[in-house]
Amino acid sequence: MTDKKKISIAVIRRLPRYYRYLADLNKAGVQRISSGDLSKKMGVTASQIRQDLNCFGGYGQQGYGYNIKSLYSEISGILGVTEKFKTVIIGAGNIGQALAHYPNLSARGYDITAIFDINPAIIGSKINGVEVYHTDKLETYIAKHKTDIAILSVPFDQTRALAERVAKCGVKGLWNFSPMDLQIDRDIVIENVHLTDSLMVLGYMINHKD
Amino acid sequence: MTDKKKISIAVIRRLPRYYRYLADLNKAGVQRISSGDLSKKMGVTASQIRQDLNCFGGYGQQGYGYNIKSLYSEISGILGVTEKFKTVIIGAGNIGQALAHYPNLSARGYDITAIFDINPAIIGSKINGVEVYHTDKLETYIAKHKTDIAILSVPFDQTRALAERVAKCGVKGLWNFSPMDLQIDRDIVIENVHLTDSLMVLGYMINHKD
DNA sequence: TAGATTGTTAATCGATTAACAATC
DNA sequence: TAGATTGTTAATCGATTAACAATC
Repeated sequence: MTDKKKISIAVIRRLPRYYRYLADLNKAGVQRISSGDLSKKMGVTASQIRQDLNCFGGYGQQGYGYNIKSLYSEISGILGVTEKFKTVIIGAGNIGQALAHYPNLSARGYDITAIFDINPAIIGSKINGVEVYHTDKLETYIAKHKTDIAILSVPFDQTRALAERVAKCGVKGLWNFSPMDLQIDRDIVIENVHLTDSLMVLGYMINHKD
Repeated sequence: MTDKKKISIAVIRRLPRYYRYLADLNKAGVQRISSGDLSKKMGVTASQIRQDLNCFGGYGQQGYGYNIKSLYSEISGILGVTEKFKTVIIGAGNIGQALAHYPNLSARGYDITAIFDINPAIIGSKINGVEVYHTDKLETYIAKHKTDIAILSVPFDQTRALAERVAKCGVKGLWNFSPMDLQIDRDIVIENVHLTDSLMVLGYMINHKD
């Protein structure tokens, strides 16, 4: 919670990657690794790894390297993977339903507690064991069940209004899959995901592969 | 195809965002916009917009700004949205199925022509009108039907082997949703997508919101 | 023409890499 | 202890922003 120096977003965005590589190494039974060896595995410089990790603390040991199990648990803590985040999904279309079934969310501590949609055909049913409510019930539900994160996957037109409703309820974070960008807001942390952006970058690179 | 100066990846990754904002403005019937006005909408600097666009050409006009329709079509061309990419999905699990139903892919020129999986329960069936083949048939299929892009959404263990098979077939790009990073390869362009990375960044920001 | 706004060069800022003394 | 490898400072590199002459 208390950050002395501001840690750059570039560093933060690299943390999950360290987290994954350390998880894999740990699962493979490896006990320790040097920044040099990890840098080869990950395709980055050893300098960057040491700089990045030292934003958070001196987790290494000279002449030894990093203990994988303990570094992994440090990074898990920094990323909040050790906590539970109560999460709801708004919009049970294509993407919303896929996320409702995505096992990695609960594995990382993101528990889907409710799903909201306006389609009468699915309201009252369950998706992967989670009840689907009418979107009208959003405020009532969140007032009753403290919610940390809302996953928003609704059409363009509905995005802004729903984002505002969610922010007003005191939800802390918004994971936005809707096709409209949401600008950063003081009340709620927003992470926009645009799958097609990534695909279009791939298309560009295919066409411009030197 | 011919790039005089190397255009940085940071610029490329911003292009789809320009593309989306211009599509919205165009749909709203706006005819022209200055870098200053667009910068306010997008939450970036006008300088950056002008620098970015000038990597590709002088699309603006002094005293006037940018014509939205023509800038939109220029960026569409740069990103390759005007072309067709023959695309297959490998792994019809949760994510693979969602992508098979995702309307934005074909809307951007990415036509899903086949789906591959190893689950006998779905082989021979159709998902969103596209036939599901056994993954064994991958090489045969691609030899017969020239394929530009493979979307990979398979478990960790199968990722590397399938990526290599795909590269060997002459597929040009790999959109990788599998939980294993694929290192950049000379033969094939790779774009790794890690949804949970983005979610973990959101979790971090919630916990460290100054 | 006068005003507006670009294209582009120069200045600044921040992030990455290199280097090495500290230390396990 | 000697060797290895970190933590951290300094140097480099690249990306962003500012400024302004060119020009529509």
